Amino acid sequence: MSGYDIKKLVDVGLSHFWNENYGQIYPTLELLVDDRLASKREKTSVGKRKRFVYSITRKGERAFKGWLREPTVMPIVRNELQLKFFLSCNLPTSESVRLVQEYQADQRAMLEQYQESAAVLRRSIESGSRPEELDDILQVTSSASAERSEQCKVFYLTLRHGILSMKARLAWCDEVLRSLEE
Amino acid sequence: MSGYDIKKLVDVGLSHFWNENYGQIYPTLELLVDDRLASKREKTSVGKRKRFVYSITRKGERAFKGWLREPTVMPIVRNELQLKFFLSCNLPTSESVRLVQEYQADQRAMLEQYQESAAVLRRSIESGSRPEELDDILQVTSSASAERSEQCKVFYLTLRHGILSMKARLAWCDEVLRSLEE
DNA sequence: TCAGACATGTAAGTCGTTACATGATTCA
DNA sequence: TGAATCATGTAACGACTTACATGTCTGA
Repeated sequence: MSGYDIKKLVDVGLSHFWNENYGQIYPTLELLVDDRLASKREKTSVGKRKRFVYSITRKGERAFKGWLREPTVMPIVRNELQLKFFLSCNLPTSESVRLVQEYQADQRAMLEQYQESAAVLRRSIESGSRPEELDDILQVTSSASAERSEQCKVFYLTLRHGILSMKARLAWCDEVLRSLEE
Repeated sequence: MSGYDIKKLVDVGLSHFWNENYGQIYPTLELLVDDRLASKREKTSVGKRKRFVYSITRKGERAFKGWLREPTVMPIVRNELQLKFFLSCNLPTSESVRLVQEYQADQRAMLEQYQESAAVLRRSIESGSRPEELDDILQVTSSASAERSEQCKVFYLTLRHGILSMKARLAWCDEVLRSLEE
């Protein structure tokens, strides 16, 4: 893929659990090339702009698999809403309620969005096809039919993580609002 | 509170949604003093070490309330496990299974821990008291009886957020493992 | 007496974001 | 023709972590 493709993949497909920006992507790709973990080549189709696509090397594949097997660090995730909620404990309860209600509204909006995407994906998994929107961003990884359906499923399953998490947060909002009402 | 107290409060009480380190705390406290948002004074009890405690000023309180009412930004939370899971889609399924099982084990261990803390807190809320462990870290914020019980409840509710989130992640693990079994 | 907790801080380095700079191509 | 998108990159800044430096007090 190219740096631009990676950015798009992350923004469109992985935005519920990852982000990247060009300031990280392009320099990192160069570092990968320096370490011979990836190779770079110009791939400019006729009538197209200049593009550089990167491919993983044999050495890169080994490193990638090594990384996959390394213990996954779960950094402490900072949740500003939780911090505000905790610190609002000496203020009038109405402040805490307002905070939670805003959080609730945000999560509801996100949940709706994700559920729509999930519905699209579920339909395409059942019909065995892959929606065009995904072709644009997933085409690069592989093209065998069995693998394509597998990718679609993994895509769907990562979305499910986001959906279940947001439902949990909404359940928390309900619990808190009930608890604060007295 | 002192810088050391703040660090302890965050480590002991807020670790499921926040972290801070001395490299941030001490310089930031100085900045707050520079801006007259907090005041610093030495408070060395007899036979105790040198300590500097910081108090919020009137100006600081205004700024704090302003911050509470500012829209809460929800930064995209990077979840390395999700990233690995997504990227494992072209490898044998056993790789994905292993990843999810490790995640599952981690979340289960954390959940158990949090549920224990929550049980302690629930008991002390019901009995109207506050456990001694919390006195150490919460004593500074206020001491009126009604407020103490309120603090305890807020503490408990932030823990509930962690518990519900982890249960959601475990539900996701179950869903994925079932889905991968075929 | 010695480990561990108390207590305050600094320096170096890494990571990540934002803004900027550049220029081609497509499509209305 | 002009806005949007494609496409690649750099520079500056800010956030965050890690390691270090220093010294006191408590309790086994």
